[in-house]
Amino acid sequence: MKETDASSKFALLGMLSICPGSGYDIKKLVQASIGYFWSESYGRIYPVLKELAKKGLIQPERRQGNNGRGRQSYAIKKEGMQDLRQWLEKSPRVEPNRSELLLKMFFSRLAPVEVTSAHILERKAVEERNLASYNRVEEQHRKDHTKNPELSYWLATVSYGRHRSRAIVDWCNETLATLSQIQQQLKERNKK
Amino acid sequence: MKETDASSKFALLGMLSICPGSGYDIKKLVQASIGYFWSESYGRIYPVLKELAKKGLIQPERRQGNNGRGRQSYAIKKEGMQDLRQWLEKSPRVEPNRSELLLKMFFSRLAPVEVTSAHILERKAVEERNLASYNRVEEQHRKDHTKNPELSYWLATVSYGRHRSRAIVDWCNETLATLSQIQQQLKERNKK
DNA sequence: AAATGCATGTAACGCGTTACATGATTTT
DNA sequence: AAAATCATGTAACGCGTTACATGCATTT
Repeated sequence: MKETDASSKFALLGMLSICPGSGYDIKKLVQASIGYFWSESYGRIYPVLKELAKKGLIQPERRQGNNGRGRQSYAIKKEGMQDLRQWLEKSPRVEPNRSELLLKMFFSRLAPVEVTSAHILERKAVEERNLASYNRVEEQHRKDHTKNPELSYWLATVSYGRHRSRAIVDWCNETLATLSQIQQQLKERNKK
Repeated sequence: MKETDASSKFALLGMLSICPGSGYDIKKLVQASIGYFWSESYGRIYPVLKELAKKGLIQPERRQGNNGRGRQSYAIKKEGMQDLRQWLEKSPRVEPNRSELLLKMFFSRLAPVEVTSAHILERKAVEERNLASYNRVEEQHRKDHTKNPELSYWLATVSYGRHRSRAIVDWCNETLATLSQIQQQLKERNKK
């Protein structure tokens, strides 16, 4: 492991700033709370936690928890909080959004129309499932944290997800219409 | 280089399926035509092109072009077209959309409100610039290719960009409003 | 006792970026 | 001739995923 200053580090620090926990806990928390725009894998979590501990940003704590289960837990330290705050000040990078769906779309003249439609239908289904899940996430957030502005920020991220998924679904519908037009044209051309 | 079956390979094949060219040409073409949802770096382009040639998917051609400039050019072969078509049939993977902006947003209770607003304003500006550029891209596409369904597919990808950027700008506005409310509340709390 | 699942971790690998190096061509 | 920029490439590195390994706890 090299000196990491990537966002994984701060995702972990941030989660620990909400509540202490183990790598396993963090993984679940990430998935449940920000899973629609972030992910962390064990392969990163554990090494980064170790490094953060070595740097004195978080405090490892042997935990012989409630039921005797679970083991290595961490709590964030003042130094970690400071690091996190500093990171928050810096402009977030604009991530290049590579979309394989769009790439295929761009070359779709080489594929049967039905195949392209199928891909879009699939994606539409995914985003509709996402839309449904945002309601659950929002409920959970409202339960977990009633205090402002904490909650406001969380709800804003959920709203982002909704805007995003809604936009994609709209595009899917629009594009499905276009595709059926194309298919219509091909049929008529074949008749002649 | 190991056996790659990643999308870079197919992005290159796809571009060569439109017109033959060098690595440099491809880089520019990618940027101009699908730059808003895809990117390729020289560090990938050149090795992958070599590998594709070795596999017999594309044909290397010494080019002593119009003006004596440019060197190693490639043209796609039947085998390459076949590979490309096969790839098009497969369901595109749903890419995890990691957003650093959203991550910061989620932890923003730890930062001054003005900083968060600034980040959002920046992103908003970026997306508004993107929105403007889609018009230019669309114009270019209409000029380059009038034949259907080629053009339809290309315009569909542009439309995706618009939906996406529009959604983000909307969210930015909404969130900026939320933030100024939060700031208002903080001010009033300080008065007391 | 065996099987399943929980929790923690490691190793290896591929992708993609960044930074650097180099020649060839055009511009000044 | 010098400077700039075009064009091609390589090397190194970091990030993140995947697959694997391992023990402990719980269930059957």
